[in-house]
Amino acid sequence: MDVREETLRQATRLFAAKGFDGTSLKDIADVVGVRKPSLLYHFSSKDELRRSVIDALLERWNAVLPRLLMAAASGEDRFASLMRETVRFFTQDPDRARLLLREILDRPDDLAARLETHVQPWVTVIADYIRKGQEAGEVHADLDPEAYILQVVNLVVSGIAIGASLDRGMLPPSAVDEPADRHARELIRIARISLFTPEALARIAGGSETPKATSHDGAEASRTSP
Amino acid sequence: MDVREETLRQATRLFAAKGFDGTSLKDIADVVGVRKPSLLYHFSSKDELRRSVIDALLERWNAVLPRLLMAAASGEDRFASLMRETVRFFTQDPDRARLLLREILDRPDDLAARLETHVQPWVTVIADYIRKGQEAGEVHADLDPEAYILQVVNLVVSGIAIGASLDRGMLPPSAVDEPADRHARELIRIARISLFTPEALARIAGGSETPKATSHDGAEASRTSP
DNA sequence: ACCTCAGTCTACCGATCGGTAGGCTGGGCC
DNA sequence: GGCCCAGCCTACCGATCGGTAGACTGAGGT
Repeated sequence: MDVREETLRQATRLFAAKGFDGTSLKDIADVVGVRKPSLLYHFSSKDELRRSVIDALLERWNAVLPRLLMAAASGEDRFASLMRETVRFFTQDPDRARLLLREILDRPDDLAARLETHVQPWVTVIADYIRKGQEAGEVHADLDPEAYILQVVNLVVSGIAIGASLDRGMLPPSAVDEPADRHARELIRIARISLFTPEALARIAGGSETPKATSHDGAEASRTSP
Repeated sequence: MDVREETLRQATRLFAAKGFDGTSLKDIADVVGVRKPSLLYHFSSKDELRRSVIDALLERWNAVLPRLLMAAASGEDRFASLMRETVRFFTQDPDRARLLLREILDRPDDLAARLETHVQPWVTVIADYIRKGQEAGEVHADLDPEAYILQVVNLVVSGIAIGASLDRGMLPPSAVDEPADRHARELIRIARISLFTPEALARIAGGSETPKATSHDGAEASRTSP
């Protein structure tokens, strides 16, 4: 058995369930099936284990991105496909969502830095989406794209994290694709509501569904009325 | 100085910032300005302190409800005013939002029970809103109103909690009323998106803004287009 | 046959955890 | 004045924390 790999897996589970401070190295060692010092042979400290767990998660997340960014090269529905794939990724294993939600709460700055280095394409696309929207006058101008990244991550993971921890409710983790897709569409709407100026919002929600033919939109082009 | 009261206040701050497991009794005692055993004179254990902190928060929350439920006795915009006042309550002091978000993650069942007993009117209105919507065929029938309560709480607090912990972003905690009101309107939309069937949703978002003249709607009647 | 060394173990460290025992003190009551 | 007791204190408890030292083992290389 690959102890290092198994440790990462079990630590992910336990950190997600009980939090970093609520999980002792002994807890992890017990479920891995080794003694505590063996963990510290593979990871020099508990905090390095935490960083490794987070980084491993972010790497996996990052790994699913190039494929779809290639597929959706058209550029316009990048945002939509990114959101859909992201939701799917976190719904597949809700521990991922819980883990990130805890990190956002406990160490937001550390997480932001790690996102920047490990999931850089994702961060770039989101920030670009916001910036283009600002240029088009549709997104609140005072919104800092960089700072808003964590809010978008929060938006994605919080619903999944809680829904799964209830093990009932709106997002059953059993069947992934269908609910994940629906959830992603909801999130796209929500993201807009949070981002857009009241005027732009009124055009979308109040008037006709298609808001305006700016380059920046088209997020919903693939799937408009459910 | 009222040590008990000050302890509740500081424990709320620290639990919200660092979590229950990340906060020691000594941490709390230090900022309160007493020694550790003095805390245990007022609270028989650390866990009783936690329960007291949560209960105190829920009591305060509950205290703001009767006023507005009286005011919005018409019955139709109860849901909207409830959401608005709730958002305002949590935006006033984002530690409240962070604290509840942590409780949802760590002890969902315990929190659900406490909500049921300490914020019963709120829980009732939300559950009723969902039930009426189900009777009208607008809300997904397989949604368990009881189980969904925590998701609604999560929906409200997660955005506020993270936004505030970033101390920048979409919800600056400085000026409360205006952003809180806007946020509440967004939340009402989001709640609908999560709750409603695709058909009901299409009527609202795709077609005309006023969906259908059921008794259950009117949530947005007071404030439709921003 | 011998050496090396990755990997795991037992035994232990000081610090800190939540919690307890019991003493001191000062204001209110008789 | 004498008593009582709420409220805070110092001193201490065993358990557990993250982390270290050093012995053991077994597979691979020479």
